[in-house]
Amino acid sequence: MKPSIPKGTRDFSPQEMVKRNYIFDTIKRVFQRYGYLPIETPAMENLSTLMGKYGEEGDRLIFKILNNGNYFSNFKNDEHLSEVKNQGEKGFTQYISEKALRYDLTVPFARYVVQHQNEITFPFKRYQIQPVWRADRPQKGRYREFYQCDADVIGSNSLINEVELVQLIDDVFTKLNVPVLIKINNRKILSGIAEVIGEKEKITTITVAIDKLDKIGVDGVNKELQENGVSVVAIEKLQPLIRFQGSTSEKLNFLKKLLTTSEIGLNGVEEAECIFKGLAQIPDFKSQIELDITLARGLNYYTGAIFEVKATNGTLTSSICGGGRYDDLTGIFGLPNMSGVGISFGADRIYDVLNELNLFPESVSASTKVLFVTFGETEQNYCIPLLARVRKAEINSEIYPDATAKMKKQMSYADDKKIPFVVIVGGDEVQNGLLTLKNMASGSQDKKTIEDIIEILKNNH
RNA sequence: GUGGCCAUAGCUCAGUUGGUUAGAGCAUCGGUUUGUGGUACCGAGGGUCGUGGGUUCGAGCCCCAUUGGCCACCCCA
Repeated sequence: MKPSIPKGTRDFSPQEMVKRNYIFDTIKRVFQRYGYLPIETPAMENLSTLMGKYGEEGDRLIFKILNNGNYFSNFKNDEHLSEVKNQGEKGFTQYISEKALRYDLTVPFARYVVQHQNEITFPFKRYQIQPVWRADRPQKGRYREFYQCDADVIGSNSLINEVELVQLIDDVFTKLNVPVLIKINNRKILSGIAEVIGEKEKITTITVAIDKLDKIGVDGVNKELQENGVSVVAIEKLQPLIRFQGSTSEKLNFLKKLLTTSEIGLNGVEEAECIFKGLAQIPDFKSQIELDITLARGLNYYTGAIFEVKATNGTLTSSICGGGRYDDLTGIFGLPNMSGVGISFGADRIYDVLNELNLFPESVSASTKVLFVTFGETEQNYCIPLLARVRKAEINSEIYPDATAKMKKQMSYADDKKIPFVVIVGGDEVQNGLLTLKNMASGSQDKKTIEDIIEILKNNH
C-alpha cells in the first residue's frame, strides 16, 4: 500500500515544526501580554452548532462526520427513507451525520461562552490556538486543515477593544518582522450604503460584489451587481462611493455626507472614526492602516467593525489575519445581548509568508546544543552521570545511542542535526577525566573538564 | 460545484518520428579512514514509467477512461 494523507493536509517535519512553533509562541506571548487567557474546545462539534453560521457556502465546506453504527436507524421505514432521499443532499445529511469538524474557532467559542456562562466573568478575554477544517479545494495558501490563532473579547461594547486588537495585530507582525496592511471597515457603513441606494435587502449581494473591486474593477463589480438584480438606479448611486479616493478623514467626511439619511450608516462612520482616533494615539505603530469601504468579509456573523490583514511583500495575496465584531453570535445558543469582537491569525499562511521572505530567525533551527560521542559501552556508561549534570545546567544535550557506531556515523549525526558542539569520550578521556570538546563550526577542539564544558556551553548562545 | 495544467527512483527532472536491459543530479547506505562531521574520490540499493483499458510486430511516448496533484474561479485564514 502506498502511504498517503488526505488532500489538503500536510505532515510537518522537525525543521518545519520548529519554525511553526516560533510563530505560535510569538502570537501566544502577545495574546498573553494583552490579558487573553487560553481555552480549548473539541475538534468536533455537534453539526447543528455549526450549520447556518457561515452562510450557504460555509455549510457546504463543513466536514461532516458520519455517524457510527447503523446509518438507517434514524429512518422509520422505507417510505420515510425515500422521502428524505428526495430532499437531496442537505436533508439526507442530518440523518447520517450529527457531528462535524470545527470550521473556525469563533462559533465554538460562542457555544463555549453560553454553555459556561455561569463560570465566566465578563468581559471575557480568551485566546485559542487550534486547527480548523474546511472541505475546500486546496490551492496556494489554502489548506483543508490549518491552524487559527484567535483572540476574542466578549461581553464588552467598548470600541477600545477594537483599538487594542488592531494594536495587537501590529505587535504580532512587528515581532515577526512582516510588513502588513491592516484594512478596517464597518458592516454598519455597508448597511448604510445599501440603505441609501435603496437596496437594503440586497446588502449581502452588494457587499460581496464590492469586496471584489480591486480584483475585477469597477466594471466587473457593476456587472455582477446587475446580474444579481440590483437596480440600475442603485448602481448609479453607488458609483461615487466605490470610485472615491482619499485619506481616511476625507473618506469619513464623504461618508458622513452620503449617509445622512441612514442612522445605522452614520453610526458605523462614528465607530470607524473613533477607532482611527484611538489608533492614532498608539506610539510606534508600524503597520499601514486603511479605511477600506470595499472590505466586506464573507462570514455572516459580523455586525460592526471588520478587519483584514495582508502582507505587503511576497506573492501571497490572500489575507493572513481577519476579524471583526459580532453582536449576537451567542443569541442563537440562548444568550442574547452579548457583543463580542475578535481576530484570527492564519498561522499556516503566515508561515508561507515568512518562508518566502526568509524571515525566520537563524536561532530557531538549533535545538540540541551538544552531542556526546563515545567508542563503546564503557565510555557510554561513563557519560551517563555527565549528561545528567549537563542537563541539570539546562543545556540541551544527547548521546549517540548506538555505542558501537563508527565515529564518522556519530559525527555525521551531529552535523546533520546542526548540533554546534560534540564531546568526544574515548579510553583516554575516561582515564584522565579530560573530555574532548569540539566546536563543529570552527573544527577546533580542546581537552576540558566537565565543569569547564558546562560553563562554555552555558555562555554560548 | 466550474475550468486549465501536470503525473518517470525518497526529491528535482532528462528520456530522440513509437524501437535492445528507462537515465542524471540530489538524498540514503557502504567504502577510501578501527579517534573526527561538513569538502573529495569509489561503489551499492532503489522503478509494474499514477491506475485500468485500447491502437501497434513493438508504448514512458499515441488514444480513451479513471485516480491523484498543482493552479484559477466561487469562497476564505
